[in-house]
Amino acid sequence: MEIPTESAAQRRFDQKAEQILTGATQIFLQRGYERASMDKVAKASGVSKQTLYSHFADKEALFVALVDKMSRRRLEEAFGSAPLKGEPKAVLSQLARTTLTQLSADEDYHDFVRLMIAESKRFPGLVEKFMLNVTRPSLLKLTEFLSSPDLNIEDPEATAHVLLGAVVFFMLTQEIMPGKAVIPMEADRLATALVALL
Amino acid sequence: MEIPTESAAQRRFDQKAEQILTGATQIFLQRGYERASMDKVAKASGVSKQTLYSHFADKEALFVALVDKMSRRRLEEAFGSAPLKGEPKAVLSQLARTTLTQLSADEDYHDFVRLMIAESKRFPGLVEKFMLNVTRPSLLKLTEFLSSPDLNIEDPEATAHVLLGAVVFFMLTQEIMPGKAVIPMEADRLATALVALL
DNA sequence: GTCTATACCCCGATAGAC
DNA sequence: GTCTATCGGGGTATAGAC
Repeated sequence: MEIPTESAAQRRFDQKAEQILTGATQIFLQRGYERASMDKVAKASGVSKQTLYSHFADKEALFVALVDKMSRRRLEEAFGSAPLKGEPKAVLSQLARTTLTQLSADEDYHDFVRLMIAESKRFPGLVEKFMLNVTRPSLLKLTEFLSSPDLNIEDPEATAHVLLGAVVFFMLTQEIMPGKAVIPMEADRLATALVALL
Repeated sequence: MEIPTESAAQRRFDQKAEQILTGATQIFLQRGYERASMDKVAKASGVSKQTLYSHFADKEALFVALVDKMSRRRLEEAFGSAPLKGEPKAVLSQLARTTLTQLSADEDYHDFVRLMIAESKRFPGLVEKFMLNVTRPSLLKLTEFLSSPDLNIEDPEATAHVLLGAVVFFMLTQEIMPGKAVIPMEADRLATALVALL
């Protein structure tokens, strides 16, 4: 139970933190960590730099909070999707198409992944947490599905790496990197080729 | 034909440019573009900052030259490998293992790929050239191989994306990002699972 | 609590001595 | 051509007015 007399002020405080995080997300995703200045974050958030520093100790702390928030958001979206029931190959085909379509459309997520890879050397612990909270659950769910006796796959876990790898490579080369013109590929062709392998 | 009286001076000039590129490579790969300062490049190269600027117009020009050099190097190593002759599945198994081993060991290349992804938004033309000179040839060679009638693959090009995607995802999660502890996978298991799919 | 102003540092790029 | 010294600008973070 919260103390009523504090809750109004607390609510305003949290709300301002959210407001800052929203502005910060825009700046960090667009410009990357180094080129994102605290001045620009303050301006994009509609607060002063001092207010910014009263909510977050420094730039790194702000970045940590931002990654946490983005990871939670992505996790929710990933698990709000298909139930994975029915004839395995048909389900997999649908899952591949849905995933490829969703991932191709989410520009914020492309920027976020680019940021995670870019800063994986400077913030290894943070990126590891991202992989633990986002990548790992996807792999586990996929592994579980590929373990279906109907599919008769010897090493479902390694196969899950292959399938997720194909999807991530697609997103990486077609959207995150400017590869559409150089090595073009269509989501439907990839999905069809994926299912044909199983 | 070159003018003999100039060749000695020219040779010294080119050699110094190489020396600078070597130092610059070390700094850029280690720190990324933004955190790589021209002071540090000069120090790592063993030249003064003025000498640095007499060989390269500015930081961006140095970066362009660096990416060109790294791309050429990677291309040569990729094509100096297996001849891709023999029983298809056996060759593919060997190719997968060799590639995974080589890519896992080359730390400079991990840093380079991280750098290309990180700067893909700021230097799209440069990254596109990298993909054209490195990624595309690998895909083409793999597609050609997967077109073998023995394998009976309906869409070799899309399948090549799947296979290369699996390899890149492995390098990305196990080496470029700190994922070994979170989603561990062994190269041999992945190679086996890959071949089992064909 | 929130704003304006600023301290302090490091960056890329250049000038001038040799 | 090469070095040392420096300029202008922008970065993070903080101090002081209100």
